[in-house]
Amino acid sequence: MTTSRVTIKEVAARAGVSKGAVSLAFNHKPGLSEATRDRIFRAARELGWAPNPTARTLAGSRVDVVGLAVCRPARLLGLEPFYMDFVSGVESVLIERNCSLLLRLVRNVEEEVGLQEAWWRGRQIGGSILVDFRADDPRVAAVERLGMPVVAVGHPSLTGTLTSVWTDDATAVTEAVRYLAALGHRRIARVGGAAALGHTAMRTAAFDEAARTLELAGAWQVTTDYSGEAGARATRSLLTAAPPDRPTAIVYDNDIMAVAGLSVAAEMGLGVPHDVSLLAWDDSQLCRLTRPTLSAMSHDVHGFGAEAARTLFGVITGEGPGSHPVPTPVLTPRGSTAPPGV
Amino acid sequence: MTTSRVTIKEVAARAGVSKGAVSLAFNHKPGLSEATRDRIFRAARELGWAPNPTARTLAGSRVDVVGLAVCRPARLLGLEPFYMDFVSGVESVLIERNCSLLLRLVRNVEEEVGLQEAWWRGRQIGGSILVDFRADDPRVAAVERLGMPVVAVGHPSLTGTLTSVWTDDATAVTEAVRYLAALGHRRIARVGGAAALGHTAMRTAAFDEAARTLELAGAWQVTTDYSGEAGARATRSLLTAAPPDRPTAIVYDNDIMAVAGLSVAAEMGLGVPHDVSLLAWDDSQLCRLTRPTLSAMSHDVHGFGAEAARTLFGVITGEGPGSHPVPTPVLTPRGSTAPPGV
DNA sequence: AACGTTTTCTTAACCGGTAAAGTCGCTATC
DNA sequence: GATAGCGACTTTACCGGTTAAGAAAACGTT
Repeated sequence: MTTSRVTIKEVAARAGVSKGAVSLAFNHKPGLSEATRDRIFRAARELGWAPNPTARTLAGSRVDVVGLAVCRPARLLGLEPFYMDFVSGVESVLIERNCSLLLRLVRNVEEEVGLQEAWWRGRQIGGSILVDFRADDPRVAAVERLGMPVVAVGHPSLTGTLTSVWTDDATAVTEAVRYLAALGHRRIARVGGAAALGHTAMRTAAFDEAARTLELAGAWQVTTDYSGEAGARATRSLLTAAPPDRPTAIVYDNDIMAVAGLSVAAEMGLGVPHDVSLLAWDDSQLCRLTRPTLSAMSHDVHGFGAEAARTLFGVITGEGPGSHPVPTPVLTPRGSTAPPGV
Repeated sequence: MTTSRVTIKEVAARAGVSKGAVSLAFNHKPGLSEATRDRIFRAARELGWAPNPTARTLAGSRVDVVGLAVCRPARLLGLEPFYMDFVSGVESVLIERNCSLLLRLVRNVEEEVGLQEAWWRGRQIGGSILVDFRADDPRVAAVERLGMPVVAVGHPSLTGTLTSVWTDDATAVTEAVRYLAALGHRRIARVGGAAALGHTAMRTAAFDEAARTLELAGAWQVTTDYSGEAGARATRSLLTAAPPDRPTAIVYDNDIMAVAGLSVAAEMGLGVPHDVSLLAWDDSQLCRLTRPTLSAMSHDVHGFGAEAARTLFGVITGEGPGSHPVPTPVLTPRGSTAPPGV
């Protein structure tokens, strides 16, 4: 037996008022005496009623759902600690506003554009969090055309006029390279993430720049799909060269690839950090669980997600466009980095 | 400029019919000639119209959103490969039915009960996927009372009359212990997951049973919170005993703790698998990225999620209650298990 | 030609709220 | 003492669909 659906009408009847009055009370609008307001709330409590969000949405008031479409092959997502952590940060602020997250995995940006449009026009969401920006991202124009509130997680140079939340990847990469150079490394490699992603390009550029500035003797960069397998492959190929042509330090674009790299070094009989230094990115728990522990560029991903959500609410409530940097990842030295061995 | 909202009325006007007719066409209901049907679809296509799900929901037809509330501390979720992988499996089947996933992190079961009830009564979702069952789970009664379609991810003994999707944890644990025993281990420990969870209890019982049946010389079990830190702590405490009182093999309830255990063994100067064998659970990519690689009880988590979603659709479309086992995790031997050293 | 059936479509009443406009009694004002 | 103003509600018209009941045209029957 289904619990009989209780509607605004019953509440109104029980409180002895019209449903309009109940609506006023529940939206904290003026025009009701304290006495009737109380009677209404009491009646609602007694009947266990709460306004139906679907009806509310249809009637044109606020929507309490925010969208998040993620575009990465499903199987890769599973391992990336980043997303779940990010999502949990988002959730932490949605919760306090009684909002929910509509999550969807998409295959490509075009599909995402269609989805966001459908969500918005169907009033399914009040706004959206956009992630994984690429150069000339079609979402920027689409979202502007729709006039839909969004927060873009990505560097302002990629997100156009959209309100953005971002980390300063360029500075972080530079710091990473400087640190390794300061330890004495002259031949440094970087195993990057997906080439199509805007922040990957920015990191790549920053790495090149830093390599030039510091006049490194060798600098290599490759891009991957973020998977452990790809990280292992890349590492293997970097480390097979004979010593003078081989990097003495490698920076990775996420944790998983760094862990994979660690394992490849071991498999090749190279000591970490003696023969090669390894530096991870993001810094999840994982970095503290390996032998040696992984030095990393640390990042409060959870806080990043929370900030994105907070900013989205700002946009929804009419705040003008803005750019919200979150703290730059900081270097956390652990056991996988040291001066190059002799 | 917002794209002008196009509604059913405009489509009807353009096709020269009433909105009722448009509705019939889009719901593939009888009562329309092929000719008008075509005219309607053409008009809709030309205007780029699709029925508004919110209005549809309110008018009492099906809801194309399914709910998933996850009850684990946010920060732990980030690392657990399990959830994201599971979610991506769920998504893979939602996508082909044009459905979305409403995701919510909750602090405890009571909060979840309230949430599911609100979702259901507010017609926010068409059904829900329930995870992390515990003994006498209050959700069973709540959901039955509501008459809400759900699929319970958990052993039938925990999920009452609800349709369930589950893996045979008891058999898997038994197989794990048997395997280690077959290798010659007589002192085996298990680092379990959260004690409150039903499947943890089942694994614990199965482990005890297996230890008795095989007449092991030593059997230890501890429960944790699934985090790497907890796994490290547990491992450390197990391995500090002097050799005769120390396990020669440890089974973990997830990957992360096994990785942590591997690192602790190294830190204590113990060789894996020579001094101690380690066996992980779930088997994400992670197990292939360590040195030595981790033997594990492998599990198609992505497929598990997909099966859960498929089953939920079955329930929504009126299939009676049922019990859907998915394949039992199978042993995948790698480098972390071997006969006990001398 | 009259009549019961179908087929094809239209009407109108919801679904559960919101919000603009209207009603009514009461006090303040000149 | 007529009028304006205000507070406290009620009415009513949507929002964008679905669906049961009604109506008009087409069709087969005798």
